Amino acid sequence: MAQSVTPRSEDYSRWYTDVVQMAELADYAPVKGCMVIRPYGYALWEAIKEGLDRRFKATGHQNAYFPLFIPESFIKKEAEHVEGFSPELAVVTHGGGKELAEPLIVRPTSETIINAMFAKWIQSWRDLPMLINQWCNVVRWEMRTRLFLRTTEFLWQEGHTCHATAEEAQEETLRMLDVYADFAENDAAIPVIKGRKSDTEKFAGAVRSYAIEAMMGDRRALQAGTSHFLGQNFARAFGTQFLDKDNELKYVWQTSWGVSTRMVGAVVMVHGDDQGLILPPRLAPIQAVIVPIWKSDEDRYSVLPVARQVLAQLEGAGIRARLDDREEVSPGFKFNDWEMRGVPVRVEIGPRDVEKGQAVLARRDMLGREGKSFVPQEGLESRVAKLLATIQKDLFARALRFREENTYQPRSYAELLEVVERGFARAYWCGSPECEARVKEEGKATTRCIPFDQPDEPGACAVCGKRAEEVAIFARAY
RNA sequence: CGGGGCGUAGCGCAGUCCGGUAGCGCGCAGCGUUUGGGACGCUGAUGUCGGAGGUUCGAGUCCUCUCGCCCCGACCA
Repeated sequence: MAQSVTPRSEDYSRWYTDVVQMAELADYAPVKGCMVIRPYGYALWEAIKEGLDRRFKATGHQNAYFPLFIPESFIKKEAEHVEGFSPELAVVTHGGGKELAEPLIVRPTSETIINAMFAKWIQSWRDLPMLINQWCNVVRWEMRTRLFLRTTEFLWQEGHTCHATAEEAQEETLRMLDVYADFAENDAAIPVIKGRKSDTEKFAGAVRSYAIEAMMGDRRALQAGTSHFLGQNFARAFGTQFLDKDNELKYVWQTSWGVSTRMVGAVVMVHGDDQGLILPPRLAPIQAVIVPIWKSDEDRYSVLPVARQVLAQLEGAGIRARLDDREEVSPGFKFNDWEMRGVPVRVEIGPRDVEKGQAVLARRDMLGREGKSFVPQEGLESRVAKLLATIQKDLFARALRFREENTYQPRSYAELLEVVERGFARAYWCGSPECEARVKEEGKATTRCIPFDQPDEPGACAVCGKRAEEVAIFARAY
């Protein structure tokens, strides 16, 4: 940890890779495109998991687990689905030393195998809605990979639900998008734009896809979660039918929705700075770190007990705290070390503080003098708790301001192309794939979503000038 | 798959043109001094020089083949 990371202004993607590795979130695995999530990174993922899982349970979902292997024939049952995924499938052809009668696909997502089970379990309208989620790993053979953002194997959750009517399924699709947005904004402090995906950007096999889109520190877009209205596409392919109240056999209406370890990458890129990670307090594995400072042994004996006492105070208040009592590194080193790891609050306690019965609080999101305050040891835990809440709020506000400052409303095509190089473009779009393709070709930007939040008036498509009912977010994306 | 680059200590690199006993920085280990913003000194450990074959008295260096990785262009959470 002797060096610092590549500055963001110099090379953003190197900054990202540096931070991920130096903060010990993840490391490259021996297998190309794969990563090892290290304990600190996994703790962050666990916090994300807990935040989401709590919300899934609160909205009536249950966790289950479906197998890693999917018969090849299953994938092929839904035409659009196969086409979308076949280039990136990992296929198992041998097992137990013999060639398999039917190759097995390592799941890229589980719609097919889950539907095979749903078809068995669902008989009656009384079995609906079926609200299932699973936490698992999936594999997609990606060409260009990046830690957390795009890896060959990644962790995620995939929700799969069945409903009696299209309306209910549609409601569920939007409910889960709201759950994602709520998590992103309140726990991860990441402002997101909720919207519908264009046809070219939607999930292979879905009728409609929705997403939450966030702006990263380099002004590029990242899809942080998606929710799909699947209609009856998979139900028809797998014969997932139920006998309705009117005694008619009907296909179920379905949804699926997912958030992956990519969310970790989003947290890094939305909040981080040149010192390293900045973690939102709600997700931070360590919310406050105590750094004791001493010069002599004598100091040490007076400082350490106080530091331990403060640790107990913080833990007693439910704050995830840690005392860094390492003796082999200097306080300055520790400051930088914990800043790299993004710990929101640092508590410094030295001989002078012990004398005065105080401690120094330092905010990770405000470096230097500006972010420091001198507070009494008494009642420290409530001050830290309050400070954590403030930091949580401030991180969100800062990210929101950044996104707004870098969002443009271009009126001409030339302006759209220009603006897309430095941020999000909110532009009228006629909805034609041709216009979308042209922006992708000439501006390297795609439609991220058609936001729910729309202007009152129709306008002219920023690309072709024809009448456009809606605006879309155009941006360069991860 | 097309274009560019790189494989030498845990990491980052020099050495390769011009063959002659494998080096630097960081990290690591031991000891001592240090500690309010990345401490310092001394001592020490660590290498199939990506792999195979060849040329040569002698190859990290020259030749042939091979493997792997990274970066840039067509897909995706």
